[in-house]
Amino acid sequence: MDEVPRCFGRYNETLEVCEVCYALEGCHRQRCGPPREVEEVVSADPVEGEVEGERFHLGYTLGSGQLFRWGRDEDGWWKGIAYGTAFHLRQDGERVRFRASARTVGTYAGRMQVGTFLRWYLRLDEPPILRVPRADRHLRRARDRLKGFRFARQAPFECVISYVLSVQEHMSLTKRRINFLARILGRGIDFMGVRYRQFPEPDVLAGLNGRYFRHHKFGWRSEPMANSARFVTEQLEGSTDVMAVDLESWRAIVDGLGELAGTGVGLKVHKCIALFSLDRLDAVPVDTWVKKMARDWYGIQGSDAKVCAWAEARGGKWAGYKNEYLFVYYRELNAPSIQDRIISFCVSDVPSDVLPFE
DNA sequence: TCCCAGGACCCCC
DNA sequence: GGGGGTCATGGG
Repeated sequence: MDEVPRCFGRYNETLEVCEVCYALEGCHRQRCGPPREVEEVVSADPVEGEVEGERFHLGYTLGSGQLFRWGRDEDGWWKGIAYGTAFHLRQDGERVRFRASARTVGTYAGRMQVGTFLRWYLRLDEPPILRVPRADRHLRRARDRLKGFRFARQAPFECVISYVLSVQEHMSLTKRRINFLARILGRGIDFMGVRYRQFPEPDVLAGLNGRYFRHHKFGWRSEPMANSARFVTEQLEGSTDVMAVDLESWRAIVDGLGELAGTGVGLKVHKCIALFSLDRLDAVPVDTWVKKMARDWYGIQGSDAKVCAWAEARGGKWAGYKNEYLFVYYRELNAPSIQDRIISFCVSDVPSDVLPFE
């Protein structure tokens, strides 16, 4: 008896899906052509240099939980990929040494030389300036313990998808899911002996439906993620160049996601995207940790919206930083795993649980 | 076995 | 408007 092929159409072994109808096993169509080439890999020689990082802490910034595609390797270097460029970073006093896979990096704010990009991406020249009342002992202590932390400027689309995936999920598992998306849909960069993967473009991710991600055990985040990718793709109107969309346009797109049901962008995810990728440093995401912290340390209880409004009104222009200090410090005192206790993690030599090229 | 994770969404009062 | 239930996966 002849073996029945599981797909008569354009079945892609890497994607594990028919690219025409998104059937997972067999689409039984015969008019499809050969598989699309997904193995687009470029190899890059490292560009080396360093930038000044005065009153800056690389570990707190990359390991605090805001970013999902960075990790500290066994050799002590922080390795990650941002705006389609692979990096190795290491702090040496007030200098940050870098190795990069490109000389220039394209962003929504234009194309930059790699050193300029790192200053912008890590806000090296933008330390927060906070006034903390003497009576607020928790915030004072948290701020003093996290000196040098900065909010990075994440790429907006990657940030949207990352935080839709983060809903009620451990950070380590969210990292693995994001790596999965990059592995099957992102372009490869061979950099210093390791294959990194760029985060997929919106239209590429939007090509797969919720059922596909259910199949790959993304759970209840499957349909919202697919819906968000589709919405962003529609808003971009076929524009595949990330530099063609400026910050104001991204803000409008994300506001649209927040107003639309089924995108997975509710109050908390919207605040995360605003804070981590849209330059809204006054935004306060309220998650389970922040809720416990607000209850234990400030006696504030109630709905997420209530806690959020309380923290934002209280924190003013720098509410995002104030909340992040408290979030990280509260987890430092309460989280069971050293991977979640970022202060302890940074002084240890333990490698990150998930690295961006896995 | 149970509880929890950087919640969103819908129903119900 | 807010309080509760439900959604689905993996780790401790």
